[in-house]
Amino acid sequence: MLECEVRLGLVKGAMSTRLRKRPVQARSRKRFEGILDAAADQFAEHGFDKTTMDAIAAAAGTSIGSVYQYFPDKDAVFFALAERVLEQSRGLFDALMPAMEAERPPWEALLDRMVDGFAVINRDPSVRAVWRNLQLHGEIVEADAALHEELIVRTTEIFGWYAPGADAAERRRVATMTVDVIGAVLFIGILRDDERTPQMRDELKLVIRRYLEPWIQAHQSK
Amino acid sequence: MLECEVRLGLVKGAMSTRLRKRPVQARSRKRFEGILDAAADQFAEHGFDKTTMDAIAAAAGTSIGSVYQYFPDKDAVFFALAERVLEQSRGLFDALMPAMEAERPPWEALLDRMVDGFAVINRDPSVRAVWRNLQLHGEIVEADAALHEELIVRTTEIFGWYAPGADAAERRRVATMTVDVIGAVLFIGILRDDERTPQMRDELKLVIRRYLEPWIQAHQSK
Amino acid sequence: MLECEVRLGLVKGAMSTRLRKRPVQARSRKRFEGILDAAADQFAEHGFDKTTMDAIAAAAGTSIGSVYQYFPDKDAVFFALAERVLEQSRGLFDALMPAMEAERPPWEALLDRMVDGFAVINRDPSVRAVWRNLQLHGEIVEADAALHEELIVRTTEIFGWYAPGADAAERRRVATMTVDVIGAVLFIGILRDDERTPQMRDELKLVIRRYLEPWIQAHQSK
Amino acid sequence: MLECEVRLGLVKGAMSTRLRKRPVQARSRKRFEGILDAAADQFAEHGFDKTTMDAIAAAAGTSIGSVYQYFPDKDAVFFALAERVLEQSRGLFDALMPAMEAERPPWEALLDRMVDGFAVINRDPSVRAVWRNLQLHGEIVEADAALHEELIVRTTEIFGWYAPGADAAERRRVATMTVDVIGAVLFIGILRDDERTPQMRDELKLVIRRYLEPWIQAHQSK
DNA sequence: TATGAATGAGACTTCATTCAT
DNA sequence: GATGAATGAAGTCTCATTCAT
Repeated sequence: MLECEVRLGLVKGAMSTRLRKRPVQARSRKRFEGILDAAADQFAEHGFDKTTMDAIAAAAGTSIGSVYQYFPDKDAVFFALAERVLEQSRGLFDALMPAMEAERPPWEALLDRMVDGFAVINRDPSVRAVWRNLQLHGEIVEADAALHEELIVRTTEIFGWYAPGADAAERRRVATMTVDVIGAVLFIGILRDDERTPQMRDELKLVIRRYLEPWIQAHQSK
Repeated sequence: MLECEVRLGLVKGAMSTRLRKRPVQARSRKRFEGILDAAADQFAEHGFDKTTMDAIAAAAGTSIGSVYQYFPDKDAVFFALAERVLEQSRGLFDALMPAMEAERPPWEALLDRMVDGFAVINRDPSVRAVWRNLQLHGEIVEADAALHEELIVRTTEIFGWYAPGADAAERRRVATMTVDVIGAVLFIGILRDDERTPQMRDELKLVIRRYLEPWIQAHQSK
Repeated sequence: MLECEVRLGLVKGAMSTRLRKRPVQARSRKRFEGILDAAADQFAEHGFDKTTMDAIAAAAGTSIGSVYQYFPDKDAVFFALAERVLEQSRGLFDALMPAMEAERPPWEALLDRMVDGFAVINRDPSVRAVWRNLQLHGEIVEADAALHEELIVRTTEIFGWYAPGADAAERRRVATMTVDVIGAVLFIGILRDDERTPQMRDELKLVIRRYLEPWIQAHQSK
Repeated sequence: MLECEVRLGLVKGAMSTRLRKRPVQARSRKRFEGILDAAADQFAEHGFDKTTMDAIAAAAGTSIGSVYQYFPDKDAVFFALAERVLEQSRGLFDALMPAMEAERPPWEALLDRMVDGFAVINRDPSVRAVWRNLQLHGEIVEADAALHEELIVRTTEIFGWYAPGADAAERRRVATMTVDVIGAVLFIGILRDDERTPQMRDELKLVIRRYLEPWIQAHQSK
């Protein structure tokens, strides 16, 4: 896990370097975020390549020159957006998951929370914008992979509380599948603008419960 | 299901119209397919927008003029590719799934086959090319949605054989979740170029089995 | 001198690499030269940076796209122009200067020819265009330095015929000064669009004669 | 010569008008000169067009806004620099050349001084900056031509002291060639960043002496 | 029918200049 | 007066598409 953080740090650093300047004053911070929001809308709707810098500037209610004051090029806009999204996702996960075994809720509740949390975050236009254009940007794919790994590691750790009898490799395998099923099904929902997704959320929770229940039962004691 | 076919037909028609001419002679058929294969490679690797018509022609070993002999514009190349892919997917599903209740295998075997089938098709570069660039093309998203719907309908029908006691709405809900979980997890694998996917395939089968087992048990008789 | 040729070869090679494609057919050769001529006019009149690619294309009676068919970027246009000019200059010098001692004319006649030759070449708009914008392009400055060196070496060699008694270092020093005086005075004429230059040409010949006469007298026999 | 001054005056006036305000206080005078020095470095190194106003401000250790306090636009910076350089050159020539026949040194010494003087001034970055970017600015070319004319007139006058027997036209012709040879050879040195120039200076003096000697001999008495 | 040169609209990006703080 | 963020005109370059050979 330490290794993950280091890797994440590196990637994050790489992305931040792509900014011409980081806004500090409230005023410029606001403009910066405004550009990012505008870009998110455009990327989500038209895709990265079809979105023009002029369109971003116009949507942000500013001038093309101002966009370039913060971002050295178009990629940098997407990188910054991705950085924000990834940070949010990480933050959400941190908020949802208990940090110590002491606080642990029933495992069913925890996983329901996880599903709900991912579902919520997926409604954010920035998230849609990033996920829909991810594969075009190698570095962000890496950052995403790092986050993915981090989620798996955290989940593996948490599963240790509920299934202490399972060995590490097995815990990791089950955690990976859990994270992937939840992530993938909700992600597909994004791509499809799937309005049924909310109604399917309970069914997804059911899938996860049925998958985990016998395994947790079998390994709940050491 | 009739309705689906109609919708598919329409969409399919729309796509086919996009061809300048449909190759009939063996020679020209071959060239046509060659262009499509070359385009698939380029789209999969660089994405739709970053792929140039010149690159497609060069990769196909032909000239830009010849590409335009078959395709009126760049979108048409992708549409034709998507059409081919969607047709293949449909064909695969048809080949895997029994058409009549008489032939039905044990449900576990059937679902394993479904997972394996999807996994196989996902390795085709054309499939990767299409899925990775899908969201940029509204019409194809529609065609994909139609195929998705078709798969759900067929699966719903098949689940009727194994769980005749469940009502239609419930069967559809379970079928949708089944198709989505399988499709989504494998699709994520494509996006991530995930080499772990093969090893995770058994785990995915397990997820599906545990999800369906109690339900099929509960409704296996009318 | 061998070393010089090698150096020249390298530099020349480097410049040629800057072309996207080298025209071979008569038709495209003509277009290529037309672009170069148009560029020469623009560069000579407005300078390299103030000349736009659109202006070059327009002046050449072609489209911006066609210019980019031959030249990957604006620098490449100037490089090609410089290559042509340098080649011409070298060719002129070769044509003017006897290759073997056997043919040698009186030294005064030879130097008059050199002055006249340089004066003629300096009237070519391409030459003006290149000289006036030279310092902006490091690589061409190098190529020019190589040509300069070549001229000095050749002149040093020729001076050996007329002043065999002088040692090599002295011959080189005198040759350098001769080449520099002729080159510099005529070059200044270019920069100043100096119409008086033609009338000053005889005076320049006189400068050179008076400079060389006593030296050749002193060393004309071994 | 009167005419020259008038022309120079006009041109000088034109250039001065280009300043937004002429600095008077010591503090602001210093800032003004600092900007000019910084601009000289940038122009000399990157050329006029490739030098940005931001780079000038940064190199001068001030802000872009402050630069515009003194100069209405980028050209004005170059004009002011050129004005300073031309004024310095004129001043140097004045300092080197005797004003009255009474003080005249031997002609050889005078011309040596002239060569050395030009060589010294050419090492100033401001001078390099101006000469290397001269041809881009019509008005300054005019100012330079005026200075050139002034040098010729002064030299013609001085040659009258040493060759009183020559008629005016001839004196002017010889003076022009002398000024041009010295100026041109040293100027070429600037363009080429020619480190050999110092060593060639004596040879240049020799060229001039041999050119002038027979002529002065022939006309030294009326 | 095959080829690939020609075209030009349009995207990205820079930078001179202005102006609010 | 000093600062530097904001603006947008204008330049470079790409690439989908056409068309002459």
